[in-house]
Amino acid sequence: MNVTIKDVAQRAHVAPSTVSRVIADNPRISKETKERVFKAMEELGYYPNAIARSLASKMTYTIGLIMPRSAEDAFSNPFFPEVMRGISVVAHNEKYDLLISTSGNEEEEKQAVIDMVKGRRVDGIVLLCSRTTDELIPWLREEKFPFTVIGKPLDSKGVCWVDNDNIGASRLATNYLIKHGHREIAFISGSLEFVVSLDRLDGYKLALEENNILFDKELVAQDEFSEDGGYNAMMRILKQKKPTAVVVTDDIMSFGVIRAAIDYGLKVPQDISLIGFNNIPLSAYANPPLTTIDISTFDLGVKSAELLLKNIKNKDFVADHIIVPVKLIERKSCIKR
Amino acid sequence: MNVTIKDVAQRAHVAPSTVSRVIADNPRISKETKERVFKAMEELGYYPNAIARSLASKMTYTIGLIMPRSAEDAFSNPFFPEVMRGISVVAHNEKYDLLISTSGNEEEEKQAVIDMVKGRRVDGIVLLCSRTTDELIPWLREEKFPFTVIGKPLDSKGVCWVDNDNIGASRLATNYLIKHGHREIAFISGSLEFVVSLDRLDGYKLALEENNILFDKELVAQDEFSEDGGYNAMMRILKQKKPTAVVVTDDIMSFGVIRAAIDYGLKVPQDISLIGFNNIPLSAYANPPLTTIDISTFDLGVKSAELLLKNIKNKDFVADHIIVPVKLIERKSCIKR
DNA sequence: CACCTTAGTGAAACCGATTGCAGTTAATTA
DNA sequence: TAATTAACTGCAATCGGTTTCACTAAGGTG
Repeated sequence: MNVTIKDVAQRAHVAPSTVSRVIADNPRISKETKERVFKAMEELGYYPNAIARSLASKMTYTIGLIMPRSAEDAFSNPFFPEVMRGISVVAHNEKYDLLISTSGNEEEEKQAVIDMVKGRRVDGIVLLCSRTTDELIPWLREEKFPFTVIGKPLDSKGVCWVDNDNIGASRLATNYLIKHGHREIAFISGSLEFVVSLDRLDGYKLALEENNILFDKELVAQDEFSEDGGYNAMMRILKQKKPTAVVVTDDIMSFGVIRAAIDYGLKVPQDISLIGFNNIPLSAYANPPLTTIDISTFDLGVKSAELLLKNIKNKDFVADHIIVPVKLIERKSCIKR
Repeated sequence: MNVTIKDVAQRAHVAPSTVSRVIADNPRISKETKERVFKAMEELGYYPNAIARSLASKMTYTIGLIMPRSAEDAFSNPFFPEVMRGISVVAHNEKYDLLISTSGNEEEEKQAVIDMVKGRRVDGIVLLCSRTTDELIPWLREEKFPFTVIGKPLDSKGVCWVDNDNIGASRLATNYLIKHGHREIAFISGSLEFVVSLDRLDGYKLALEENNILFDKELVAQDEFSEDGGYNAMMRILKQKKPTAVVVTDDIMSFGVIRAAIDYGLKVPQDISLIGFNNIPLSAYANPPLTTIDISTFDLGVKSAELLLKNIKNKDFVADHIIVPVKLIERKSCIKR
């Protein structure tokens, strides 16, 4: 059996409660007693049982991470590791751990969250990416459980979220292409069940409007957030239209778009210009190097974690949100025409 | 206050222990009682408290993940997300969660493990990547705590590990270059404090020997597992030698190596051929597309998790190891000369 | 000198489950 | 009919801590 607080108490000739107070560095314990207890802990090789601790104190010092869909997909897009990186840096600074519950589908995802919340396994949750159909957000709000979401939810009342200005970012990207003389501009994004896709589509439309370009739905396609998704979307567009440029809301998809263009006999950027989103590490090494919108993925993670921790520590913290700035990174995938 | 097992018991007119047995689906409870209890649970919206549960049962149903160094670095190399993906798929199937404790340095890393083990927060641990100086492995073995490590440890006695045949893989890569007519072959790897670097260096030497090529230490360099690391290592080599090919034990480093070559006025693959390791998703989209050794990263994760779970379930499971096969992926970064 | 603080510590309830053992009832066996 | 057995269920201890409240002794106050 492991050494418990009682063993320490016995050896230090104090009560278990005193040992507990020593661990918590309670100022009401005298220096001498503390020393005696520490000595006993040392000698016995005592280490507090975190589980017992959280049962009594109702604090777990871990935050739950909910990935979209199957983690299987999530981990293959560098976006998610990057935001996790941000989260974990903050968590680590504040001595929090990360609990990741991976789920296969939406039903399981919901179950995972309920498990974490009702099972009292975490002190708070960050949801990566919000769907328009998300039932989780209302539920968590109802439960009054601390959580933040990355990606502005459709109904953002009373919830903490962090996101970019997606409309603005997409408008920025589209305008960049327009300023380069393009007017036949395609738009490829992930499924419209994600709020982010919706917003970026809006930004795209906005830019067109500002420049008196008619919106043409044949220039728009959605598909999965993957290389193949980008490929398929681009192919569908090319079968009906001949754009001179394309906005792709995910760098990984961009790789597929490039491949589709090549398969179609088009050269990038000579025949078709392309601007991506996310600025994943390797977009710089693509062929051609990708011009892309850097959405500060890392900061998205950092801010969401910071917001969450504020929320956890401050019971009656008001709902708040943070907009993380974007930046256009010029490389070689766009030309003037 | 939340609804507990006692509330359910009261409502169903049974003892808490009976409720507990119903949850565990104990066959000694009659069908009628079970139904009555289920009904009470339903009506009260009962949900078991996982923390209390693990305190009593000494099972947490979570496995701990130890990343090398700071997670900050780890997440930026696609290798780690990919193995996590493998781990999480297995974990999910077996209804286990993942606890990630991120650490800044070796000292913190050790502390994190102690926290998990002594704090009884996890049922087992998988260590990503083993260092030659790793104190963790002997410690865990000493504690008789279930764990597996990805990457064969220097002293593998009594530990479960999964890895590729790194010597063989590196030999394969080097021989491939030799068969293409290269004899001045450089070798770039991560720090030699990692066993994997050591092994791959051995494989490289082995291939040279088999082909009567003299080993030249000026053709060998180590650096960080990053793009910059690759760049710097390559630059150091180019300052003293003119290899016609290079083995790089990490695709991310390869990108840096390519950049260094270009900065040096060399064309890849015309002037210098290059073979990488890992076959990260984007190596196919590099310029030129990377010929690389696919080490089945995903499977590394899967197998390590499977092995760990076996270990957890089977108290007296013998130490075992699994070798995951590698495959050479031919693309465009090598030419015959 | 009686009374009130204050500092330091202990006793015991509690967090929310699990589980070994005992007890009750009904059915089966001798 | 008495004894044994099987099928359920409950009691209470336990897991390893935290925290409220009470208590003691020493020092301060009027």
